[in-house]
Amino acid sequence: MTELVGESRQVQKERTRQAIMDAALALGQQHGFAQVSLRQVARHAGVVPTAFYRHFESMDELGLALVEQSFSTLRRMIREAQRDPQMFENIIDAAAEVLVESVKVSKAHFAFVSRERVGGSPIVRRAIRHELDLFVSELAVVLARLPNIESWSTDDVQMVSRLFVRNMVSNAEEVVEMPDHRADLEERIKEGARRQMRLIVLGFERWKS
Amino acid sequence: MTELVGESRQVQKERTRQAIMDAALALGQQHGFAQVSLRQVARHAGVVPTAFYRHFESMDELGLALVEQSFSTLRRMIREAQRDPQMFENIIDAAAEVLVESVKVSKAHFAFVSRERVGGSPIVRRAIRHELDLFVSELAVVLARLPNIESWSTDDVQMVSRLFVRNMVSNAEEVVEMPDHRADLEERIKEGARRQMRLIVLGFERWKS
DNA sequence: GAAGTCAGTGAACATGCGTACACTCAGATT
DNA sequence: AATCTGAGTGTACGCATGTTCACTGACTTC
Repeated sequence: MTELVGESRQVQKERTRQAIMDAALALGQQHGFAQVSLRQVARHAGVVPTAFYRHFESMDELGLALVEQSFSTLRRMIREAQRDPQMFENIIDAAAEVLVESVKVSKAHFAFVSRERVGGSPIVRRAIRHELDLFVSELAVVLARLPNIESWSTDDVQMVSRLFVRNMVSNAEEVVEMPDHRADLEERIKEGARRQMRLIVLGFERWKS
Repeated sequence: MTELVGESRQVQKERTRQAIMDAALALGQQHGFAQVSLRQVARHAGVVPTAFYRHFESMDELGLALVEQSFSTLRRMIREAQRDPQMFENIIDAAAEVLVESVKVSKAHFAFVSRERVGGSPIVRRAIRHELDLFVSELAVVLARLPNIESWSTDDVQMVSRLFVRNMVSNAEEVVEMPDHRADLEERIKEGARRQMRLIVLGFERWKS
C-alpha cells in the first residue's frame, strides 16, 4: 500500500508543476519568456510566489525544463510522422505538411524555442543550441543513407543537414508569427517550404559531379 | 550667424543621443535589448534617467532608432562591397567573405537585429521584419537578372531570395555568437556559407527544367 | 548685454520584483 | 490514532524600475 496510495500527493505536485510550465509558456507568447517574472508565472498558475520554489530553483531552471519538454514534443511528432505511409511516397510534401501542422498544434513550445534560441538567458540559449545541434546530427544520419548523398563526405552531409534544420527553424518561426485561422497564409508557407526543399534537393544531384 | 554658430548645442545633443544608442547596444549584447532598462541605458551613457526623455519618448522608440541605424549600416556595407572587383570574379566566395567581415566589424548591430528579430517587443520585431522583407525584395531584383533565373516566375525568384536572406541571417547569428579571435571558427563559418550557397546555385540550374 | 531656450539635474513617488521566514494543515507513514 | 512531511500560504524586506516635477545654467537669440 505504501506505494500505491502514495500517489495523490505526487500527482497534485506534478499538476502544479505543469501549471507553472504552462503559465510560463502562455505568458512568454506575448513578450518572450526572458521578460516574464517569477511572480507573473506564479500568479498565472494560481499559486503564491514562494510556492514556485517547491518546483524550480530559479527561472533559468524552469527555462531548461521547458527546453526539454519542447524538444521531446518535437521528437515525438517526427517519430509519429515517420510512420505515416505518405512520408515515403512524397517526402517533401509530407515534410512541409508535418512541419506546419506540428507547429500549429504546439505553437507555444515552438514559439518558446524560436524566441529563446537567440533572445533568452545564456543558459537557456546554450541548451537550445545543444538540442538543435543534436538534431542536425540526427538528420545527417538519415540523409547520409539517401541516394546521391551516400558518397558525400561527412562534412558535406552535416552542412546540408544544417541547411535543412535552419530552414525548418525559419519556417517554424513564420508559422508561429502567423495569425490564427489564416488558411491562405498557411498554404503559402507550406508552398514556400516545399519549393525551398525541392531546390535544395535539386542541388544534391549535381553536387561535386 | 544665427545658423552657423548655433551648432555646438545640436552637436552636443547628437553626441548624447549617440551615447545612449551605443549604451543600449552594448548592454543588449549581454542579455538582449528587450531586458535592458531605461535606467541602465542612462547610467551607461553617463546621463541621469530623466535626460533620456529629451531624446526618446520610450525604449521602443530607442529600439526603432537602432533598427534604422543597423540596417543603414548594413546597406552601406553591401553597397561598398559591390564596388569590389573581386565580387564579380567569384560572387560566392566574395559574398561569404563580406558577410563574415561585415558582421565582425559591426557585431553589436547585427547582434541587436538577430536577437530582437524574434525576441524583442512587438513594435521592434515588426520593424525588423519589415526591413528584412525589403531586403528580400531588393535581392530578388538583383537575382532576377542572373542567367538561369531570368525566365523564372516572380514567386520563384522571391522564394529563392528569401532562402538566401535566411541563410545570411543564420550565418550572421553564428558569427555573432562566435568567440572573438577564433580564426578557425571564422573560417569554418565562411566555408559553410560558401558550400550552402554553391548548393543552392546548383539547384538554380536545374529548376523546373 | 538682457531674455529665452532647453539639455541635463536631483529628489520623490508608486509599483513590481526576488527572496527569507515562520506558518498551516492535508495526506503519507508508522 | 499519533506522528511526520512537505506543498502551498502570508507577511515582510530591501531594491530597481518608469515617470513626475521643479530646478539650473550654458548656449542661442534678439
